[in-house]
Amino acid sequence: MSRYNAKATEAKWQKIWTDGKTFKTENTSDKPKYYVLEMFPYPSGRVHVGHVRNYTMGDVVARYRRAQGFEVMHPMGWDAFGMPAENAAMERKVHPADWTYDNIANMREQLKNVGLAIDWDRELATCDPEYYGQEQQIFIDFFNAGLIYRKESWVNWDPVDNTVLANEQVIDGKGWRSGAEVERRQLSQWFLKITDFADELLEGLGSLDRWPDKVRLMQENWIGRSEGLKFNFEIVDAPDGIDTKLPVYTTRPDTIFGASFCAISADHPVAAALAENNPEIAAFIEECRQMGTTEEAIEKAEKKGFDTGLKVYHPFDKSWELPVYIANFVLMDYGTGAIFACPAGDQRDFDFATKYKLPILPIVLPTGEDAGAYELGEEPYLGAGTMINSRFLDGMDTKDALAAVIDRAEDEGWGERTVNFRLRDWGVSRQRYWGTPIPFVHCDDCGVVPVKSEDLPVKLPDDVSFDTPGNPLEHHPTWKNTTCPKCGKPARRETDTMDTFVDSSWYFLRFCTPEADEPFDTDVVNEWMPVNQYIGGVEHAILHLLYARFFTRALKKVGRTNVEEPFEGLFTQGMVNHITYKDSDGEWVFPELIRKKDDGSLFRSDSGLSVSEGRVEKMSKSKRNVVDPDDIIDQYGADTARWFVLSDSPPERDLLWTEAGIEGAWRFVQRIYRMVEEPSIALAPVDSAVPESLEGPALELRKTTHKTIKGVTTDIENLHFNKAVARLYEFANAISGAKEADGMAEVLREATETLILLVGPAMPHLAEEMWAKLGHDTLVANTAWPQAIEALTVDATVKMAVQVNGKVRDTIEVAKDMDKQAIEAMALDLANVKKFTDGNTVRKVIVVPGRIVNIVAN
RNA sequence: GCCCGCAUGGUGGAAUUGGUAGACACACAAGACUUAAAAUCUUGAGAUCGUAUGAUCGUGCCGGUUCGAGUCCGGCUGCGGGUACCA
Repeated sequence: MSRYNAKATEAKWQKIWTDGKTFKTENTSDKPKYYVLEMFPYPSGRVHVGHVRNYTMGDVVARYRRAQGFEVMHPMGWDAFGMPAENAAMERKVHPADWTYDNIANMREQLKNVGLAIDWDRELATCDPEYYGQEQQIFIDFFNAGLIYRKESWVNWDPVDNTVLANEQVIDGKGWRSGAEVERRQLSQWFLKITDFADELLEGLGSLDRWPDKVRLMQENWIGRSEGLKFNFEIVDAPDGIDTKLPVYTTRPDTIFGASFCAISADHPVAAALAENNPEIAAFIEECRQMGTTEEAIEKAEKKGFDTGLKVYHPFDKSWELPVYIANFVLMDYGTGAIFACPAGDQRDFDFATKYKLPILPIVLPTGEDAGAYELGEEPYLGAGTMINSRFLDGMDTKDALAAVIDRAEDEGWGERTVNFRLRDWGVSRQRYWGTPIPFVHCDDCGVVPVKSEDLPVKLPDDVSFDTPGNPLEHHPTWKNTTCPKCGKPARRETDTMDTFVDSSWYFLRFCTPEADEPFDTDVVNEWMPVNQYIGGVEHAILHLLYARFFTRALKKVGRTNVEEPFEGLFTQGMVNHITYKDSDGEWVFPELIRKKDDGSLFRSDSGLSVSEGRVEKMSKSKRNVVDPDDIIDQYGADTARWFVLSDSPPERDLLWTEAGIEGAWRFVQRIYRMVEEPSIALAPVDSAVPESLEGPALELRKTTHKTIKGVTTDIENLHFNKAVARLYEFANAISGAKEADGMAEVLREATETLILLVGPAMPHLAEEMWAKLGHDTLVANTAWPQAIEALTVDATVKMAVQVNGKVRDTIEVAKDMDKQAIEAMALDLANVKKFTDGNTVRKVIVVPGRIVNIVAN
């Protein structure tokens, strides 16, 4: 029995595709266009199995669409700026550029071995000056359109290393290298006005019907549009230097009579003003700043407040004064940075009121409760009901009360109905080297001035040092010295670089015309965009996807495209998990070191120590539960790896990587090889026609063939690759079982060729090899997708389950169009049914044609 | 904390979207072939009781809607993703 040699065969076909420029994409093609894109990788150094999964899914779509006659664009690039390159520079004394380009070279080689149908001529890396220079041009366009501004904003500050830390670098409130308590500090930074597009970005979600509902919902909640009341509290005897008006925003104006205090953010101007003359307040504000900037850290921190001594008048009653607290849970970035609190209707306010012994007055009576007897327990009541203790609102429904308060505020002129968004403007400044330099110059006379377009790109200097913490661009002896583009006098370059999310917010446009000496050719982009199918991890559900949507709209606004939404179809794939192993010393062990003893127990091949299995977890270097795709491809070939990552797990869910699974895939590869090399009966010659009249097993196999074409096509359309795989296994089983019969030689050829074409997108090398063996001198990559003959995909009869009182008791085979009465009569007459209906009265019979009969009898 | 998911045999999962739960695969067991091993082929299997025909139970937990619930609704538990400077 001969064996399929994956390694040699795969290399052969990859060379044929490359030499023949098989996957070169033409911008000028007459064919309909289809743009498939997977989220481009960060060049970390090695390709991960998660990458293989992601790019294989995209490749199946690309090859399938190609077979359907589309001009497919399927490009690849590198999200190449970011912190790991700087960390490598600090730890291993390599230049970030060398580290990054080496990684790219390695990963490109690895990806090429996967056999992806990619047009490598379009490859780009975001750290190429040709790329980031165009990004700087876009930045200036946005600046000129008023979409960019500077403001003071908070960063994590490491007081020992004197450097800005990323959230990731803050561990339990401490700097990851220095171990110092992190504080928040303000810096002047660059912002993009994404909030100008809040409404559009929210409404645009409605048109994205090929996006997962969960992603749309997450984005909707992130944008967080709310309607509420904005009004000013009047401060009682406001001290000098403090405005008498304290603006607040609330989404629950109906709870205004349950108000028991006001709370302002520690970063609120009133707090700052009070701190000037009050060291205690200054100390409290300082304390509030002893933590990182993440929402998680702020929300999870113990709720603390400080009574400022200030009071405000209740808007409906000048004799009612509320105390004003500074509270560590009030965010300066949301609303006005000040709130009124109703402890009876909000958990956080309730906890705070309990802690500081502030009044808790119930104002909503839950539906069904008795007004006289109602008391609030140990918890606030957050639901709807009827207003109580609320003066003119008493007796109203909460919803009506909300409107009534706003109406009253507007009538009396002290407040207004206001739409508010949770979404904040996008801060893009990073105090780091390995990113796109922000193309601006600071001039003492002219202020902040954009670099002239003809002077772009503003290139990063090569000679930088990472010996001292902080921004190497800031430390560089000469780089920041320049002249003002406006007045020509000596001036200083901006040393901040851009958030790497900026780089990934338009790369899909650059792919359309990667050589353009402008960001992209507008006409070509308008032809290709939107991306028809975008595939990537769920972890990008909010930030990356929202920023890319914003960028696309902003680029339309500055006239560079007419595209509104960048991604027509979105698919979010799951992660790849692997079991963990620990040896008897408690060390994590790499899977390739695991060996099995005869009694089934595990040991590690290097030290011989016994090993136990741990939890299944996301593959990570620290847990050592990683598998290198190179090893798999070397041993089994790319097709086996591709087939395995598509099998079993639904693509949106996590995939459990197992050695047994990969072997199963490998066996299937061999099985297909045998089906062509040693078919169960001799195949009819190539190009022979299938006889029109068939019966028996030959007809059955032919029907299976066409049902499979139909099913696999639908599965791939819906990206249900695991179902397509299962269906193809069944098809292979049917083909293997073929026995000599009239017309079978022709039917078996049709079936075998169909199988090859259907597995083609998933296992392209094997498919090409088998296609050639079957006598074809064309490429599968250039062969049309098989068409199902509809008449062969339907059966004349259907099998129906017959239930008595919801339990299946028998099945019947009936003609597809049999009427309900006849089915009912047949069902009632079954012996297995009578056994359960005898002695009972048949009360009801439900017949669902083609599915089920349910007899209710008692 | 908040937002969003997910949970089905020993394992990964399927179930025409409210209609026969467990397709397909992995692992396992028995058998065939083989000097032997590998490979391959055949057969078996959710659990419990039973030799068996079969009966009962069964989709994380508690409750509800329905002739009928893995699927819909309410309440939990556990795990995962995001939380604006990881990408």
